[in-house]
Amino acid sequence: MATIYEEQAKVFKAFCDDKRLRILELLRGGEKCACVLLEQLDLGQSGLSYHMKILVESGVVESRQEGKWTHYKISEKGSAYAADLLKQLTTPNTVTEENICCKK
Amino acid sequence: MATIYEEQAKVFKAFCDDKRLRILELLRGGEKCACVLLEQLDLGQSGLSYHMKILVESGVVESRQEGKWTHYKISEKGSAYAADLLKQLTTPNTVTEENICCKK
DNA sequence: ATAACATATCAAAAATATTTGATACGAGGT
DNA sequence: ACCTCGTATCAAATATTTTTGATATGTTAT
Repeated sequence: MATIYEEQAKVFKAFCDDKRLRILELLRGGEKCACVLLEQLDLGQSGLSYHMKILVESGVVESRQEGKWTHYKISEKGSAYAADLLKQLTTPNTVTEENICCKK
Repeated sequence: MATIYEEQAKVFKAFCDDKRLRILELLRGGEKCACVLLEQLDLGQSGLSYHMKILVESGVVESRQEGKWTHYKISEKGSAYAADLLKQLTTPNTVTEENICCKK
């Protein structure tokens, strides 16, 4: 069972690796099939598949099967969710009160 | 030398680990000193220090020394930067044109 | 100056993530 | 049915990250 923290961390796995950021950059140019990504990246076929799986599992990328080809694109919904989550995670939580510590 | 992708990935390292998300949650309640974090978390002293370093290097958290204590808080500026960056990384890049591939 | 304390750093061990090559699976064409 | 192609999955090798315990550094109190 995954904690809520592990679930949330999964979303940001998409962004914490340079190879995946490079893939996202390519996808910013529009939907791409795996074969196109493969020729633009310094990655083997199974390596690409590995990273694409992480991206899809983060929700930030969605995939679409078309015959034997798999097409990937950035998910608007998933990206919006990631953006919201990031904001949430860094916004002061007014419910928890400030606690003082370490008096001199 | 770090690539631009590695630089950007560093920002999101803050969010892709469950321990660090837990720390951020505590910091949402306001600035905290390391000793307070230590008693709330399932981490040893050097382990906490390790994670705090990654958080500070991401820019999302800032630290302040006060005598022998170190206080940490979420950086508004750093958080805003991370949010902007995330948005950028997932927004269609209109300059790059769509490329067709894999005709049946 | 010495002692006590908070935190940072280091190095080794352990855990996890990534890469690589081989193989499996599903779709289309013959 | 059989072959080929694109992609996914698996297992082993490798690399990176995280944890842990020991030690170093800097600050305060005596």
